[in-house]
Order: sequence, then structure tokens, then C-alpha cells
Amino acid sequence: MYSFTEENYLKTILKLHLGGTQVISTNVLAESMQTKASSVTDMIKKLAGKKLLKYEPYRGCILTNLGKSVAVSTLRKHRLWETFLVNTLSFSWDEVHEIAEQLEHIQSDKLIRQLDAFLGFPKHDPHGDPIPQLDGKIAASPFFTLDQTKPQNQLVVCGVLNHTPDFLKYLSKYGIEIGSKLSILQINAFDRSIDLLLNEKQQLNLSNEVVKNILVQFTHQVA
Amino acid sequence: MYSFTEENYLKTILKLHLGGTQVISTNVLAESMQTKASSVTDMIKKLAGKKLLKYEPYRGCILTNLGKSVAVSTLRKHRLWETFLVNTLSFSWDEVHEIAEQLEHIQSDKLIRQLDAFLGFPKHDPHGDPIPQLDGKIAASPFFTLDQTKPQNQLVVCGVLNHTPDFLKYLSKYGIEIGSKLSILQINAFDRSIDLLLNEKQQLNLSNEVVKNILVQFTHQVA
DNA sequence: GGTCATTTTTAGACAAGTCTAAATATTTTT
DNA sequence: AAAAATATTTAGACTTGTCTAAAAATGACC
Repeated sequence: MYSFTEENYLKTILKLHLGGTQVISTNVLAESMQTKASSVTDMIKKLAGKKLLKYEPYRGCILTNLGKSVAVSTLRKHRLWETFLVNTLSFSWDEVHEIAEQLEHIQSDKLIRQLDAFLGFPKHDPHGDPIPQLDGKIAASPFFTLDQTKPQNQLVVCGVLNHTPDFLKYLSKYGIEIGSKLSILQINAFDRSIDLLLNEKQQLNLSNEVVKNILVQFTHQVA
Repeated sequence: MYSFTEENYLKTILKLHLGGTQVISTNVLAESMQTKASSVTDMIKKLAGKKLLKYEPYRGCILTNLGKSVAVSTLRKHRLWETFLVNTLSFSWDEVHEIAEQLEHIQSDKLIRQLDAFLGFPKHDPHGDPIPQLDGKIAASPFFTLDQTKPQNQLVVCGVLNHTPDFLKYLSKYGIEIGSKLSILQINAFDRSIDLLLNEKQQLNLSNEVVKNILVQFTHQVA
């Protein structure tokens, strides 16, 4: 129905919308897509022609409901495939993004329905991001970032905001993964780093840069 | 590494080779690829330039070892994905070809290794075709077509030669599937149709056209 | 409100893969 | 072995998505 490239543009615009931007400028989109502004202008015109987004020259673009539904569906496929790769094929969370970028474009509604059922209708992907449901609804994340915590909080790691392999490998090195238990010992005001106890045995200090990118929730809640 | 289109050409040429043709002519390839001869000439030149096949103008082409290894790898991916769709995601054997045509182009060696392991290193896909192994070896099929049988033979259905949804649905209608047991009652000389007993209870007559496209082996052997 | 810097669009070109129509080889027929 | 039929290749054009370089619009500053 839509090409790989069209789906990638729509997905990127959706992510920028979800990140809080109403109107997406050509340059911002070019940056996100790792391409040139002139290429973006061409593609935006094409997508506007297909009623997938609204475009005002020199102003930027906004997804239409149609465009949003295509983008959400692509995001749903991406996150389901990531879940499959980690849960079923034993990949680690830093290896799956590239492969899911390819798999998300496979065309078959039944394939995705069956995959969803096989995985047990998961609510979150391996990075803790919510998986859009069939009706297009994207649950608000019940998680918050570790830099919003207080001393003595008992937390569980639920996801990350930075998905780069470098960051994910850094966490793996310290044994931090989805489900890891964190007890906050102290928040250091001068550099906003956090001292904590990992899984009730290992004491660690994490920099603010790391802490900002870790999603957590309180221990008593259930994912 | 290679584009979807390049992989599809190589895979199609390999299938024609496996069907017994040494040198593949432009028109035959155009027919198989559902495209025009002029397009085939262009692509063949390109593939020859990449050392994937040998091409003599007006004569035809033959895969090189390099081209063969790419084609076999694509065929391996195709058949592993078909197995996954049927065994894991509950698809029926007439629904999987189209989806596997897309999935076979996903680029990740690790993905295929993990998928193979998850499926338990299957030897045959859901149509009974051998799955090429990692080293590139394609097992000769131990199966023969049902029209080569004799009365009183006890057989098991192992695959089909015709993969069209129409044919597969026809078989499904009579309850014939991989593993079905067939007892040959009589071979009718005038139309070469066969009377047989399906799964020890249902008597059937199958036309020669159908019988030619069903792969079987003797009951005592193990797939 | 005019000048300057920035952002965005346009114009023209390129690569991949396809097509039609015309030209050229090859094979078959006589 | 020449004529006719068939197979194959070439030439030129089209589509999708990209790029560079130049032109135009926008916004900021004084």
C-alpha cells in the first residue's frame, strides 16, 4: 500500500508529534530522517497529495488521522517485532532495533495479529515503550525517569529513553536490565548523580546523563 | 548487500537450475519473473558485473558459485520463514508464500540462525521442500510423486509440487495435508486417476493432474 | 521598515529498475 | 543458403527517491 520510505517518514513524524511537537518543520524532519531538507520537501508534498498529512509551504506539516493511523500501525509492528526478537529468539535489547526497522514494513495484517497473539498480547516492548493496540490507542507510559526519584524509593527498571546500542551495552555491563530492582541511597546535588543499591546487593553511582534515560516505577506496581 | 530485486532474480535463476536447466535464457527468465525480456537483459548485465552469474549475449546465463550461494541463502530464509508461519503462527500452507516472499529479504544472519534454532533445525518446509542448510547443501528430496505408485502401497503425504493457493485449498477441502496416510486401492488406466483410502477411513478418487503434484513416501520411513 | 541570516523550496541531475518500440542476432523453414 | 520467424538487445523514456546548488520566503535586529 505505502512504500518503505513513506512509512518511515510517517513513523518519524509521529515520533516527533509524540515528543510534543505539533507542527514539524522541514529541517527538523530532515535531521530525524538523516536526509536533506530538499528531499523532505519532495516527500512531504507527495504525502500531502495522498492525504497522509497537512502541509503549508514554509510552515511545516501535521499528520492527518489517516497518516497517524498508518504511522501508529508501523510503530505497533516495530514494537511487536522487537518483543518477538527478545522474548522468542533470545536477542538482547541492544540488537533488535535495526532488524525491527526492516520487519516493520512486512505487509500482512494477519501476520501481525498472529504474532501479537503468539506473544500473549504484550503491552510493552523490551525497552519499556508501550505497544500501540489494534484500535490505534497508545497507552501513556506509567513509568517515570530515574532523575525524578527521591532517596529511599524502591524502584524497578521498566525501560529506557535512549535506545542506542552504546547506552544499552553500558547498562548491561553493570547488570541493569528490565526488572532490575533499585533502592535509592542518595542524590548528589552537585552533579545530580545517584547512589543506589542494585538488586539488593551491588552499590552503584549513576551519572545524571544515565539517570535521565532510565524509566522506572515503584516496586509495588505491576507492569 | 544485495537489493530485493537482485535477490529475487538470483532465487528465480536457482529454481530454474534446480528444475534441470543448465543455461537460463532471457525469455524463460522474463516469464518466471513476470517481467519483460528487456528488463531481464539489463538486470543480467548488472548481476554479471557483480560476478553473480556468467552471461553470454544471445545465449543465456548461469549462476556463479557466488551467485548460487546468495540464491541458496535466500531460498533457505524463505523456507524457514514458511515453517515459522505454519508451525509457530498457525498459518495454513496456502497462505504463507506471499509473506515469506517479503520476509526472505530481511538482512540479518543472526536472525536466521536464531529462527532456525527456535524451529528445531527443520529439514523440510510445510510444502515438503528441503530447507537448504547453513553450508549451502540442499538435500535431495526423498519423496516421489503419487503418480509413480502401485496398488496396495501404503504412503504418507510429504509435500506438493504445485504451490498455488487454489491447489492447496483443493487438497484441504478433502482433508489431505502433510502426514495424511494414503492406501492405494486401484490405478485407473484410462485416465490415470487413482482410487485410494485416506487416513484408513475415507475413500477418494484423485485425477492424474492432482496425483502428479502430490509428494509421498512409504509409511515405514521417517521424514 | 529595511538588511541580514536562516529556513525552505525549486530546478536540474542522478541511480535503480522498469517499460515500449525499434534494431539486431539466432534459429527454423524451405 | 536465403527468407521468415523467433529471441534478444539497444535506445530512449518513465518513476521513485535522492542529491547539490541556486532562488525565494521567513524571521530577527536595529
